[in-house]
Amino acid sequence: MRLNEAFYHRDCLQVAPDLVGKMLVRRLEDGSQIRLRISETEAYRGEEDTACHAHKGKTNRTKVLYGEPGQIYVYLCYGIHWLLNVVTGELGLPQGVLIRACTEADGPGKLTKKLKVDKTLNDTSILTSPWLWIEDDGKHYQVIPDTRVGIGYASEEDQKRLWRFKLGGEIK
DNA sequence: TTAGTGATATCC
DNA sequence: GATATCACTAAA
Repeated sequence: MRLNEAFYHRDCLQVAPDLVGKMLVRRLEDGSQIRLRISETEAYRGEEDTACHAHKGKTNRTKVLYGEPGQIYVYLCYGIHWLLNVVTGELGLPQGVLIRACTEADGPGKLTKKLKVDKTLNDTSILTSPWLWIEDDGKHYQVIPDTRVGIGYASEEDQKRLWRFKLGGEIK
């Protein structure tokens, strides 16, 4: 079942671990579908989080994060890789969850390459998009918290936060 | 370990 | 206008 507005309309620290183990579904223009189980996410939480893109305030790039929960935020990193995020929390609060990996692709850049995600999906809704959405298939998994990576520019205390979430074993 | 790559932010 | 930066990857 496709995740609804209420799922994303919560704090990113609740949404991020909940997304681990869910099915990311991508529909291509030729009609084929790709279904991948999410195995790693990271939470980025507001202007007070120095690792979050929005911590310096609203810009043309980060304005999507301030928008409605369920919006897709895609941006280019290091000139090569598209990174896929979903906006969470209250309208007006810059929060998001980075989809870092799935069981078939172990890196945020590899994931978007496999799914053919690019900026054409930026600022579209994962709730209503015919091209990309997330489903709950009813299975439950252990979630293992860890520190975020690749954010050396953030403050020391923000780097220590356990805001990365990895897939553990299935809970039956 | 390091080169590659280009949009964005920041500084003239 | 220019340049420094960056939530990464693949090759060596």
